[in-house]
Amino acid sequence: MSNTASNPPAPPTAAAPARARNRRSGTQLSPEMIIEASLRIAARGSADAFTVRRLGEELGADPTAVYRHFRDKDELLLEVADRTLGEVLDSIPEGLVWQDRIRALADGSLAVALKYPAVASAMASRTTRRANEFRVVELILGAVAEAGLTGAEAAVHYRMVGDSLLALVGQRAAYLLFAPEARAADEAAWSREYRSVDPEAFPQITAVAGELAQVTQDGVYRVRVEALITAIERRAAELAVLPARDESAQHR
Amino acid sequence: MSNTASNPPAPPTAAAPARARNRRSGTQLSPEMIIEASLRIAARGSADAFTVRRLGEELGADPTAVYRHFRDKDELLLEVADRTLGEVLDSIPEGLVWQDRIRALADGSLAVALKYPAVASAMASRTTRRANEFRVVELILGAVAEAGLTGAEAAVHYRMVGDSLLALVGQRAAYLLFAPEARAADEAAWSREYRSVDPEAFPQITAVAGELAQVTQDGVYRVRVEALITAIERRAAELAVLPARDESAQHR
DNA sequence: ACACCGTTGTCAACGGTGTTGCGCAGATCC
DNA sequence: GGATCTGCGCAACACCGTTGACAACGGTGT
Repeated sequence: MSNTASNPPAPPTAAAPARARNRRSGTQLSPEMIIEASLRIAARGSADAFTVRRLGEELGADPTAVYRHFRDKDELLLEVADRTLGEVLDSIPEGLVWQDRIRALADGSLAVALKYPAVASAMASRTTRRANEFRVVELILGAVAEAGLTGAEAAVHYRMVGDSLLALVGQRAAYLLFAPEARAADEAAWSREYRSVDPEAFPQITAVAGELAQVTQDGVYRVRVEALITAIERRAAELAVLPARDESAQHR
Repeated sequence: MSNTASNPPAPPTAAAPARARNRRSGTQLSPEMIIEASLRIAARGSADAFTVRRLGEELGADPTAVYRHFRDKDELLLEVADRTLGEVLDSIPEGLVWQDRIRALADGSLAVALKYPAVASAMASRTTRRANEFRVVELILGAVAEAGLTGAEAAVHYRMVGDSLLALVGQRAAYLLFAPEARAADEAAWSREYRSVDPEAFPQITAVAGELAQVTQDGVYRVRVEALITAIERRAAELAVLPARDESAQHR
């Protein structure tokens, strides 16, 4: 319990206008500075970039000073992630039809995730429960509502979109972090092994081995995003046909 | 430090099936034993269960002995993950139509992921490139082929299914690992915050706050799996209408 | 039969991680 | 001007994956 309710007299978050100054060496931190330093080192891309010690280095302060402003590293991570979510939201233009709003959200999320891979990969299975997250929820819910889903259908489809996008960009970020140099070798190995597989045991793989090797990350990304949109469209169409009794059709 | 190497004559931990070999104390490891011990501790569910030191404890041997059989922890993890993939494949019955084969794969993957959450969450953005992985690829490719997709379309849709399922079960596993006791409190907090949000700024959230709180993990899971199937069906239908020139329709 | 040698468990240790308690410098308050 | 409070540096802790040196065991060549 420190970060937000910390300094009653001083401006808590603003750019610390000139005075504010150093105490002993030249540091004097603030949550703002720490978050920005975190983003800076997360943007460096290296997998182990985001450590407390490296953060202290970037701040020119002792690493443990961070703990005067955030309870632990996880709380800092959540705050940083919420900041990046803001970046995503600001990149989404107004006036798009709901499908394009989902696409814009996906594109923006991917761009930001590839910009701060360490953050995105750590958040792939998390939820921040902070300000910008609610804006994203509102955005997705607005899209599914415009598509024609309401009530429980809207709720569960929001979760489908939110969770899927989080996982999608998390995977991309993790891949970017993984094996700085081994990645190219990895891709090559894949296509080699696909081609050298036993045709008797694996006829399907043999049949499309060439195409498998040529699939791109962006191609998969696009198909996965379109799948989310398609699923919403289809469910909305189903419910439009049978207007009453939306309790009924439940697959499986 | 002493606990494990204390009893030279007595069998340390495992059932020690009479023959059992000892060299000096009573151990003598094998890759098989190590993998099984890994699965045992991964099944315990705790997030930090799968460490080399705990593995040594489970084996009744020095932790570093593992390195005589696996290059590093990652290689062991891959081997263990491939083993669990085998469990999934064995749970899929024969003679299902392609949609049900996808569903069976998803259900089996989820069940195994929740059984060994530490493994599943670590593999959410990985690929094993081992025997059972090829069997899964073959299975998914068979399904999309039966759906009517061929060539590059089959390849990219395989990746959609494979990557999405991996991410999906990885998220569920990570959630299971997360915050053993804080999870219930987390859910409660969510529904509370949804209901107490500003209705002006977040009308969509306000409208479905009640339903949002009632969404279940299994509900989301089902919708996400059905979305994959729907996407394949729709793409196959599109291509059936315009048989030639499958280069054309590319969204966005 | 015996010396050799590769295999493999043990031990100590290294460098890395997140985190905590202690002490003190500087700013703030009365 | 003294008391108090805030926040940083420092040392240290527990844990992590991993490595190198050593020793005991098993099999093998002569």
